[in-house]
Amino acid sequence: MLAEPTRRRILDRLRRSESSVGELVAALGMSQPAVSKHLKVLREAGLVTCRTAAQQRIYRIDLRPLRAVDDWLGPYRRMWTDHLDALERHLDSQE
Amino acid sequence: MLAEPTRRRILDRLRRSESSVGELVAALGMSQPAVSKHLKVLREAGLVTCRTAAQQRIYRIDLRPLRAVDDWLGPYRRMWTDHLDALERHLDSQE
DNA sequence: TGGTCATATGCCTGTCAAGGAATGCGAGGC
DNA sequence: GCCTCGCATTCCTTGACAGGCATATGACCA
Repeated sequence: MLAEPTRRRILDRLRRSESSVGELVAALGMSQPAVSKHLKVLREAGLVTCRTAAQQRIYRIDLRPLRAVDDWLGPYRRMWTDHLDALERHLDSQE
Repeated sequence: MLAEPTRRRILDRLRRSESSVGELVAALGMSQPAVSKHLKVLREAGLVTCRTAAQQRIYRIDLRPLRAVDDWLGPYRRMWTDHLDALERHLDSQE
């Protein structure tokens, strides 16, 4: 999901402000179908929501699924805040 | 990278303790070549280091690359800690 | 209702990655 | 020196996915 650079770019842009599909197409310099497909993936992953405004679809980011990523990262973050310095010293010493 | 469930399982296991390839094979119930290939990917990504102990290769996690993930997540985390409640209220209201 | 605009979907192709089977390779034990 | 063990690498097949083009859908306007 976040492995796709294009999708991260979409999220980074939607993080600043919601956008229509056309705006994203212009910003990404990609074909419109490609953008729509990425948006579909993001939609099904729950990372974005969309509302219909006239003929446009306005996409907006939904942060909640990212908390799962943050939760997964939690134990690791604890490790490096606790022991990173010691680990670095260890790794440097064995190079 | 982290999109692969198998690799996340490997990391989750190495987070608790370093392991040899054989231990990982047994823990994951996968073929040995498959595990070695995933370890190669993780090695080239800098997420694990390995040392040679007798005939075994002992793999150990390296947390430093995960800080990049954490950094990428930073702006989003700020958003939800600041505004998640408001966003949830907004989304609920428009369902 | 016919036409147009904004978006979604289907079809096609190229690319890439995962997994298994077989094999190569270095370290130890006899 | 040979054989075995632990792991890495190669080859192969299969499946997933990105991107483009063409086309469908759906909302609005004349």
